[in-house]
Order: sequence, then structure tokens, then C-alpha cells
Amino acid sequence: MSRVLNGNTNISERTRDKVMEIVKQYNYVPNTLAKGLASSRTYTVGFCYDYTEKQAVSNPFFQMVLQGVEDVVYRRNFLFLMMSMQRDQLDASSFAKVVTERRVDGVLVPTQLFTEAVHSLLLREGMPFVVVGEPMFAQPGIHWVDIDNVQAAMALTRRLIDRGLGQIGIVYDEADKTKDKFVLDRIEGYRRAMGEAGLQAKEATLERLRGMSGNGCGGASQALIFSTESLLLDWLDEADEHPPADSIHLATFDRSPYHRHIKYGVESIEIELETMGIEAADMLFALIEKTELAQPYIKIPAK
DNA sequence: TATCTCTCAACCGACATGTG
DNA sequence: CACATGTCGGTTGAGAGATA
Repeated sequence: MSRVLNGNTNISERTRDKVMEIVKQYNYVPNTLAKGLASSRTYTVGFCYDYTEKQAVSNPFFQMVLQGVEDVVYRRNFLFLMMSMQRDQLDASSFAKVVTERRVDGVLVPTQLFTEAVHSLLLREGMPFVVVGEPMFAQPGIHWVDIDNVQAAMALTRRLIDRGLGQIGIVYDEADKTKDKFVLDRIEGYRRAMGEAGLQAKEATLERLRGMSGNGCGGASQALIFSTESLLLDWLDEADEHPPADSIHLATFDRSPYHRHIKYGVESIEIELETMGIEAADMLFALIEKTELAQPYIKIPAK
């Protein structure tokens, strides 16, 4: 039965037809638990999210990544399990439970949650894993997938420079900068593009920007790049009181569904989050199936 | 004799049940 | 009480039988 259903070639047409007839007659569907018992597989992969971040799951960018992951998972006839994790209470989280009880064959961990404690737990349990986003700490043997944020920021900055804008500032959130590698990379990409063009880089936190008059880094910027779209939205929330000057070009990375509610023209660069999900899931399946990988990480260029 | 196809049975792991 | 055995339902290796 299993040889027929799993496409084994050494089966005669006659036997195959006979088996398929019985499958049809009894509406036979293999029991995944029994299959897992025989193959030491769960046919499930996990994705963890931050329990303390209430908007983690509803975040549209997170959902775009998930969409890519799910496409791959369902194509492989696997199931997908969402697990919560509390960074400061790892042992009590459902993530730790799922990993230690081997309820999944592999896990995807967002870089914000990938701490050294998480890494050692996964190594100890021999659980295949892929980090979604470049990890904040480097260790050999860690597989990860990320957007090439340096390249994306360079491309966006160059686009503004090509428009003849010479005074371009970048705005970031201090807390994001310490926990999100991609924010550091975007700042780095911006600096490089400005440096190449012989222009002076101007950086400010949102807090500092709020305190400035004229809505610019130093009050003289012609364009402002926001390191994340949510930061731009936060800033625009306050725009009723201090609307940005018409002469200021706004720019950020990617577009969430909320983007269409923005009343101002915003330049953005496309970040392929769905592709990131697809690549991460493909990489995880390669690790589960012990397939040789060409490289331990993938950086997806922005368009 | 070589190759193809089929059948049998061990095995997977956790838990329930039986036996001494 | 401790240990042995059975149970679930697939997968898969080994070996037997059929056929060219």
C-alpha cells in the first residue's frame, strides 16, 4: 500500500490498479501518526513568535513571511505549528516544550527571538532550525535567510540622490537599532550610498526628529528615509499637529496594507518578504532531509 | 540466470495491560 | 511492584516466487 501511494517504481501496473481500487473503495488515507511512528517524523514544522510582542502575529510583514513559509509547507504535505516564546522565560514557553518533546521536525526562529539560550536548546535537542533574519551573533553552523538590507538601503538612497536630492537624512528607533540587525544594515547601506556620492549622512532617532523644527534631520533635509514603515506611520500619526513640509520627500522600506492610508507621497523599495519565507522553509526542509546546502545563508536582494 | 514483483515480518515509541 | 508483552498503523528490508 505505502509503496503504491508513495510512488515506488517497482510495482506492476496490475498491482497498482488493484491497490488504488481498494484505496478508492475505502476512502483510505494513511494515518500520519502511524506514519510518524514508522519514520520518526512528525510531518510538522514550527514557527515561533514573540509572546510579549502583542502585535507580532498581526504584523503584516510577519504575515507576508508566513505566507511564503506556508506555501512550501503545504506543498510538502506537512503541517505548520505556531509556537509562542518568551525570551526571559524560555523553559516555560511552548517553543521549548515543542522542541524538547520533538513535536516538530524543524523550526523557523525569527532573529529577534534567536538568543544564545535558544541556540543551545536547539543544538542540545538536535532540532533542525533556520533563523529568519540575520542573527545578532555569529556562530558557525547557523543557517539563516534575510533580505539584503544594506543593498536595499543603498538602492533606495541612490534613487533619492538620482532625483537630485542632496540632503537626505535617515530616521530610526533607538530600541529597534539594538534588537533588529536589519535596522543597523539599513543605516549602513544609507551611509555607504551617501559616502559614494560624496554627500554627508545625517542620522536621527524619531525622538530627536520630533524635537526638531522643519521636519528634517538638522531641519534642512530634502528627504527623510524611515528605517521601518511603522516608524514612518508613528511619525505621520503626529502629522496633524506638525504636517511635514511639502518639499520633504518621504521614503521607507516595503509597503504594508496600511500604506494606502498614507496621505503623503512615499518612496519605497520592494522587500520580498514572501520570498524570504519561501527560502527559509526550503532551507529548513533541506536540513530536515539532510540535503547538502550550497551555503549556510541566503541574502535576498531588494528590487 | 537475471530481473522484476510480491509478501512477510521487524520495527518505530509511548502507553496500557498482563504475568510472576 | 517490576518486568514483559501487546497495541496502534504505517514503512521498509529481506527473501521468495514468477517471468523473460
